[in-house]
Amino acid sequence: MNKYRTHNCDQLRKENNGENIILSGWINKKRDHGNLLFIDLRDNYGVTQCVIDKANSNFVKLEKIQLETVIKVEGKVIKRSNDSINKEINTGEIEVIIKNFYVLGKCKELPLPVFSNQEYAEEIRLKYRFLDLRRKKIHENIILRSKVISFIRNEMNKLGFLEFQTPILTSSSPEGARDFLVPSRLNPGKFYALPQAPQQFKQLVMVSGFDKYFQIAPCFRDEDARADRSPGEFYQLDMEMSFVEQEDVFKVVEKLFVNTFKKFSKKKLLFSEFPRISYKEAMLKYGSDKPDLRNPLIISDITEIFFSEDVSFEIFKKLVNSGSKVRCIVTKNTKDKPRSFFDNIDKWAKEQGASGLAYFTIEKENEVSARGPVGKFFSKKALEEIMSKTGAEVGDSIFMACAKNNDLEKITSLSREKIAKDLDLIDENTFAFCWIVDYPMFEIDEQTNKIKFSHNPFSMPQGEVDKIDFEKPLEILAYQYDIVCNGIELSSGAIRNHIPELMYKLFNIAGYSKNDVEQKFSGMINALSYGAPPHGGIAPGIDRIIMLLANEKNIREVTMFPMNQNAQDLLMNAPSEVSENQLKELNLSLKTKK
RNA sequence: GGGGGUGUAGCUCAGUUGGUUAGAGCGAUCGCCUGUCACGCGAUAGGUCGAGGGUUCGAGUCCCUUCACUCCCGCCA
Repeated sequence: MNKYRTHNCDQLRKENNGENIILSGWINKKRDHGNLLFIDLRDNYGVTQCVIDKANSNFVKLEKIQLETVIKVEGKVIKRSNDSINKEINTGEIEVIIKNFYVLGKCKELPLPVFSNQEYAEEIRLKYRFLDLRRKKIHENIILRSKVISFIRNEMNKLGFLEFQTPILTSSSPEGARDFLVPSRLNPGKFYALPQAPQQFKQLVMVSGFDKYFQIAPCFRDEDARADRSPGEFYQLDMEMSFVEQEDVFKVVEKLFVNTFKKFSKKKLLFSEFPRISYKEAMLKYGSDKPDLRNPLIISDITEIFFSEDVSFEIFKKLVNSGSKVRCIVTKNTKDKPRSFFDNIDKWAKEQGASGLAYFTIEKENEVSARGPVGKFFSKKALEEIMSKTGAEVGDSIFMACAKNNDLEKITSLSREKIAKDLDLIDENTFAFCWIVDYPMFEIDEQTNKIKFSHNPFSMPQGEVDKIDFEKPLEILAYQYDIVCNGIELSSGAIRNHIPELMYKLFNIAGYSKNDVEQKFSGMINALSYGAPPHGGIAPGIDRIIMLLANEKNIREVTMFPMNQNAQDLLMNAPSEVSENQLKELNLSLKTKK
């Protein structure tokens, strides 16, 4: 109720018939009949059809007006006749007869149409993001993002979490991704770093006795972009809790995610209590630590069978004898699939750099036999063994890959996705969450052959502290977990190691001296030495949660002002050069000038 | 840093084995049209075919170089 509007563009109904009203908004679309002109006026809330005819002296001016011009309309609401009702819009039972109008914001010829469902090149969309954001789908995505974040805040408050801000200008950390650096004017030659995550701060919050913390936290990592990864910055729902075990964290996150996903998506949740899968089991059954559990296919290890006389498949036997393993995927009831189905998958596997996928189909006339190019190499006994090991039945097919460790996991994981896609086994209308647990504390670095932390060095090792066998570091598991949805890793988390002596021991295994640790993590170690509570947490990625809820494949579709793949903001023209004077104040000089 | 894809009118795209003057839809401009809601009809303008080089009688099309965007690998404790 001000000089610009009495109602928004989604408010008027047939009950308003006869009222004199004022609307303001953008000209979404014009339909010019020569002596009668329709204007669809749009604002954030909706669209209202406005009409003017030639008798009105404003007609000629309105007829010439550019789309996306912002105007104010004074007019009268009238009920539409039954045959002209538009059921597509909320205001479709009325229209506004324009008496007067004022241009509030002129619009030049558009570089991209706003009223259109077409897809446009990213470059033009990012350069004119303010126009792009007026478009229906992305406008709704951004509103969804706001609502989800607000809902999450509210849920976290209800669960007793306190929201705190942590510093944006902090120190560079030796572990992790590349840092963004900010030069310090007052401390020449020294740099701040933007936080890759508020990891150390949230642990300090626990040591400070605040018990439950959360934050919608901006995180900055100087890493290359992907479709699901913005360059530079992203947001996490960062949380940490004191006096908790792993299951306590799981309960909070499960409750939050079930509530959020039920509220904001129509898709079904496959599990309301998310399955816990050990890292080891995930790598065997799915070939990945971020399995898509919508996919019913499971990988089995059948290496043993290739040592026996019952198999005469010499290529695989030779590889197995030199340390390779054989893993297989069973597809149910595929006996009638054409030869091309199998050959395409084999051909695809070769394109992925594997030696291909061997396959056969199990048949039975009088006794069990295998049909397919390599079927003849498997005796009845071998087939029965494979069937009992994998749960395969007559009519099913077996796809086999033979390779070593990482290569085998990679190809079986990709094959699992590829075969499921070809057989259309994935239900796009579900969310399948799971926890991946029991990550190993250490692993062998494949390049240096040395022991390194496999995940977060601050995670708590599993078991009684004084019973951990530090002589066998590769067997130590950590209270370290990931949450995965539909094959997308949403977050890592951990119960933290809050015992300095234990931390020194673990770092020592990874090749860091006590001195190294004290230097690199002085703040943390110092704090943990003054009475730290056991604590743990997690930090799910907000952007990826919104992607899942909005059913988008690209993170830029749920980000208001994203950068492009080269980490440039085409709208604001960042990064940009700075003046000599600015550099001088910061004690910086550039080596290369263009 | 490496690999793939794309680049033709303001926007979205077509353009055959290399062949005359490079097309369409939307948009823009102008004209016609009083019930549309992707309104309709007619006309006009709009192009260094990303850039540079090469092969050829002839290149949007083939080759080389390069740039931009995008997807992936590396990277992402």
